[in-house]
Amino acid sequence: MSTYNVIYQIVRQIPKGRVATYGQVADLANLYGKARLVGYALYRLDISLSDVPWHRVINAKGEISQSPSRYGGDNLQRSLLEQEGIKFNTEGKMNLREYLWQPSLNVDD
DNA sequence: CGTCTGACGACAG
DNA sequence: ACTGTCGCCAGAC
Repeated sequence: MSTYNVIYQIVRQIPKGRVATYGQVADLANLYGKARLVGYALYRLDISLSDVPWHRVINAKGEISQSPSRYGGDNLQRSLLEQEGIKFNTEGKMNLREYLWQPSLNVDD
């Protein structure tokens, strides 16, 4: 199991309508303090082919992380989240206390 | 094997 | 609130 696959498995567990931060995913993947790896993993991910809900991963500030090389998908992530009922304020941020995923404590799922 | 490139986050000033 | 610094590491070349 590669490091990235571990990350993808965590992301797959994020339920619809909730979000997780990069740092949170890293933590759950047993990669405490390595939030960047999560970003790298999602960057490598082929959005159109995967079943990973990549759009539910946001940064610790509650906003969508932008990337120049992202295939025009800056709006896409926001659209997908809005379709799941998540609202953004005028600064493009969301209320983390309302939407942040609170993972179940059982190791397996 | 060396170098470069990225969706982050914590912290200092 | 904003800017820079540092630690983190897999894959392409």
